[in-house]
Amino acid sequence: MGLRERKKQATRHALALTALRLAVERGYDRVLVEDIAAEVGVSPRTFNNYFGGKAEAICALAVHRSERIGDALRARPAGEPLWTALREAVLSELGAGGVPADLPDRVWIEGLRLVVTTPAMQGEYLRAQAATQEALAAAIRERLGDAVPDDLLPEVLGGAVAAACGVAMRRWLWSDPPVDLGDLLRRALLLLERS
Amino acid sequence: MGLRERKKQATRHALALTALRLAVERGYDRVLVEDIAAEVGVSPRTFNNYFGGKAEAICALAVHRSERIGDALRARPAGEPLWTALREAVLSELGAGGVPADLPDRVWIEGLRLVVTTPAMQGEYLRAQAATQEALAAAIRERLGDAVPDDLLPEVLGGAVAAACGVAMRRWLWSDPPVDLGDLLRRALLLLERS
DNA sequence: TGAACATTTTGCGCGACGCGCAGCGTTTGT
DNA sequence: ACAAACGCTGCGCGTCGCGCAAAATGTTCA
Repeated sequence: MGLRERKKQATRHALALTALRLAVERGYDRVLVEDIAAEVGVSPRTFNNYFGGKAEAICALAVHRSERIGDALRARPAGEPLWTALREAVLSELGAGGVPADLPDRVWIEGLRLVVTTPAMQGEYLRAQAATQEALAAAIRERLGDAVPDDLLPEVLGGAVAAACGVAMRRWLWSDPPVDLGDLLRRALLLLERS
Repeated sequence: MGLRERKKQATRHALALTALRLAVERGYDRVLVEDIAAEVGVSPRTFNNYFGGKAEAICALAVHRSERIGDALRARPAGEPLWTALREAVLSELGAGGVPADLPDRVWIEGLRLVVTTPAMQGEYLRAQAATQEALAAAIRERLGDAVPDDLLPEVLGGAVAAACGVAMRRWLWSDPPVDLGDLLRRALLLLERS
């Protein structure tokens, strides 16, 4: 990967990061695209080369995290039972909240709350869940290989797991006193397994 | 319900209807809010009194249909097993595609394809699925009453069923040769039941 | 009926947005 | 070192979402 690509990823990441942070600090509609671009040090026009809009930028980290769940599933040993692999894959990515490395926990949690709450971003956030579904479906299909009982199964299962994660996540975000996200995820997935 | 309310519902419905039709005829970004308003005979400003944006208007019919699934579940006999009730509720609303009365089948199907495809509307459409999840969760919670094994169950189950419906729907929309949506829905739900 | 009241529709205007376009500067590969 | 490829930027246009206040329309009650 050349310098060019590294720079691109860096600015993309910086944009997503400050977009989320500013949104948490000021509230969604008190942050302008102009502000985000200024803080990162690029022109407002450049912002739109990376993201189609404010909402997309703010949700980018969440989307990116979602997309990695498929890889996590692929990384599980092949002999492992499917449900075990699913559980461990999900836990490995979301277990502790899945906080990006260079972001304070508080900002991440408040950010997720904001994203889930604000109507203008719910749609974009749900696309992250849809991405999880797709990623899981693809990985499940690979794992099952030719032993698929029904060609709808990978997608249905992926969708169900993604939805369960969403439920656990939402419950966790507003739990008071705070509960362990890992426990919620395990419970939610167990409910699916024993439908 | 007075004349006032009836007129409001009528214009709202008319706006949603022509928004969808125009989007199908011309494509998403070749239809202006101005056009929709003009065709219905209201001012562009009034459009925004009913919908927050183009996408919301176009998806309104789909969202409305989603919201009725909860009621359909509530309408099932109380003694019925949960999975049976869920299946029948879903089939009663979506079985034949769930086409609104005053809309040609072709427009509805093409409209759904458009909505699912166009990035600017996917978010709004996914909110319809989320609405289904909520409606189902509420109805499931009522139905289970005090016999809930886990308080996450209604939401998880609602989410799983909603996701399964989404998968079946998407498969159906692009099936060639066309297959029966009812069959797809039954298969998808059966996969969940026998997780 | 008709007059006071409540609610909706409308025109106006503003700030923000998304993006096409074309020129400039930088990285890349040879 | 040079040319081609690529990203960044400023400019400008059409669209959007909405606050505001006045006009139009439905509602209620004497």
